[in-house]
Amino acid sequence: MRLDKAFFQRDVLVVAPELLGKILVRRMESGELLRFRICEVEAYRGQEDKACHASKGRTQRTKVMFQEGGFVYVYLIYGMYWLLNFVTGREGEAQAVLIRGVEGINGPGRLGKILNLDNTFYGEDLMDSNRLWVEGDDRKFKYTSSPRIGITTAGEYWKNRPWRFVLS
DNA sequence: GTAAGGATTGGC
DNA sequence: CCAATCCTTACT
Repeated sequence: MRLDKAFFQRDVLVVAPELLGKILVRRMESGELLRFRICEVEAYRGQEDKACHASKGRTQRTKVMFQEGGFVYVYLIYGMYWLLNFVTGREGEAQAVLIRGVEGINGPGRLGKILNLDNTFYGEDLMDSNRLWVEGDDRKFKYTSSPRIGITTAGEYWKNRPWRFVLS
């Protein structure tokens, strides 16, 4: 069943690991349904997290992260790849989970390409969307934690937070 | 207006 | 190692 609003409105450090094992569903324009088991995610936690885009404050790009959990945050990185994130937490907390990998596809850039993401997904509501949502149950999966990938200018403290979660 | 750089990837 | 490629942010 589709994950509900309450699932996403908890702290990102709770939501991120619980997303592991859940099923990402994308209905393509052709009508084809793509289903992927989420196996790698990263947590970005509010304005204080220097590695989080929201650390720069509420801007045109980051404003959706300040909404309550359950919305999609996508952005173009290096002019080539659309990265998929889910907003979490309560309104004003500015948290998001980066979907870094799913079963059969490694890397957030490649995932965005396969899902055919673009700017029109910015702010998509995961509860209402007929083209992108997440399904799952209450099963718990084992996982490991490690520092986030590609954090270069956030400083040692934020670079070292073990907020990357990978299915064991 | 303009410049710097990025939560990446794949090719050399 | 490094280019691709373009949007976002900040402003020597």
